[in-house]
Amino acid sequence: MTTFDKVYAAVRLIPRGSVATYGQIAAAIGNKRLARVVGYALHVNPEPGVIPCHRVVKRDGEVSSAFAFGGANRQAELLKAEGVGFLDDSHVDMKHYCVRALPLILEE
DNA sequence: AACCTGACTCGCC
DNA sequence: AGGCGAGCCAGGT
Repeated sequence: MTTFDKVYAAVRLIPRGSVATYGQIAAAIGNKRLARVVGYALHVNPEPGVIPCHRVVKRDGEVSSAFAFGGANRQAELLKAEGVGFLDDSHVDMKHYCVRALPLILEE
């Protein structure tokens, strides 16, 4: 199991209607410093329909401007469709919709 | 094969 | 309190 695979596994665990930060994904993998790698992993291999990349946001709750699977605006729409509240067009209401606890990926 | 960079985050000044 | 640098992994040049 590569680091990227762990990232994908963690992202898939994000409950519908909630979002997680790159840091939380990284923490779920075992190293919160991997936040950067998390973003890169999704960037290079965002398996369409399998990995809900749209549920991954920055620690502020702001969606990444580099979102490229349909536009950052598209990401906001998908989240809203799942019931995720927004503070504004690009900021998710973290204190209410950010996943509380993400399972730790123990795979290697 | 080594170096640079990239959807980030945290710590120190 | 805000800005800058370091750390992590993988892929491309």
